[in-house]
Amino acid sequence: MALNKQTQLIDAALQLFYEKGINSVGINEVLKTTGIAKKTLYNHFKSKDELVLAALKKRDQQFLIWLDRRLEEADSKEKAVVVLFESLTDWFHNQVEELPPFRGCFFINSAIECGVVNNEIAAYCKDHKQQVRQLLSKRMSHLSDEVLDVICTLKEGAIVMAYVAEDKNAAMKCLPSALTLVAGN
Amino acid sequence: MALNKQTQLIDAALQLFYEKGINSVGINEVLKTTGIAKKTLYNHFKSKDELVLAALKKRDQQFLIWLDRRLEEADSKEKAVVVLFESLTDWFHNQVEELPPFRGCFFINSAIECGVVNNEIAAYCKDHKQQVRQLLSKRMSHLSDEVLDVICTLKEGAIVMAYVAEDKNAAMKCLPSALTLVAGN
DNA sequence: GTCAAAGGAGACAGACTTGTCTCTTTTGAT
DNA sequence: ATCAAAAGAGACAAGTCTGTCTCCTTTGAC
Repeated sequence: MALNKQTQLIDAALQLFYEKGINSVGINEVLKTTGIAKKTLYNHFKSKDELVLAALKKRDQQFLIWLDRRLEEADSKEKAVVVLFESLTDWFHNQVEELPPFRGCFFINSAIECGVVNNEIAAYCKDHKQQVRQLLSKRMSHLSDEVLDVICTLKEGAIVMAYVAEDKNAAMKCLPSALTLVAGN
Repeated sequence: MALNKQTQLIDAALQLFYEKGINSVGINEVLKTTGIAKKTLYNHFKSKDELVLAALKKRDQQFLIWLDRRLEEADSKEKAVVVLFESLTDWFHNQVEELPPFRGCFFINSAIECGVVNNEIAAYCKDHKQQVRQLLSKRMSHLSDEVLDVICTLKEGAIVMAYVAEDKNAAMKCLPSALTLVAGN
């Protein structure tokens, strides 16, 4: 039961924080949507920041599992690049069941919203990016570090373009160039 | 005198908002650093959001003028790409006098911090990205729209990598690939 | 010199925030 | 059945924020 409440809190926090931004969502809103009492929340989490970290962790797992599953079908680095940018496109267009409606990258958003004041959150966001890079590295074997860095940079850029510039096709626009780079390596 | 106060307010707001984030800086902090009274601020600006918009406008001009000056020396699209990513690298490493210490892109940050609740701010941030694209288009004539999009996406990605992932060399890592793409076009 | 406009200083209202605490009820293990 | 731990409900403290308002001083135009 205790774990159940904790899970409920994290789920609701992740959903609200991602949808509206961490600073726009108060503890009370999380409590209201879950129907859980404030005392229970502070029984499980020392502070709001700890709840934020738990939400980041949940999203971290959620995202990595989704991306890994998608990349499973790729049997070459070229195919992996295609799958990566097609997956991003599906995400931007809200065509991924496992992920809530696209509101940018939760880690970029959180780092910008909280990173200045909370170093632990900034570090976790940085770490997530590193983990995604590692996952891509695994699925794109024999790809040089240099090209992998560019692929990662294109991925981050596409997320920003999709969110800030509202260009949901940003990822697809990168695909031909990304393939050229991978092929030449 | 009136204009002078207004300029002081916008300058201080831009500096503080960019350094600490919009939501972390209250009106009172802007007033304290300038020594200007609250009544005077609300005489010039209807609300905090209007001051934010004024700060965005100032930064918009500041950034575009700086980038345009840097790109002046480029006499070909290949040279323009080199100058672009070298300029970004200088920016990331705080080697640009005209710009305050690097804290990411003020427009990405503001869109993420305020975009959900204030549509006007989100629109201005989107517009800034469009203006930078237009500037690059002017300085990289005869470059296809497709490759220009990729160059812009790399630029956004490099900013995010430099800020969130703390990789200040992100822009330089993109340069060889960017040149390959431009050359092949 | 006069007088209105602008500005300084800051109290204040009203609405938020996080986190603590009390009191009551439910639950689950023994 | 008992009894301690967990949870519900929410008051409350202490702080934050924006925006308004008052009172007083300075300044600049005529």
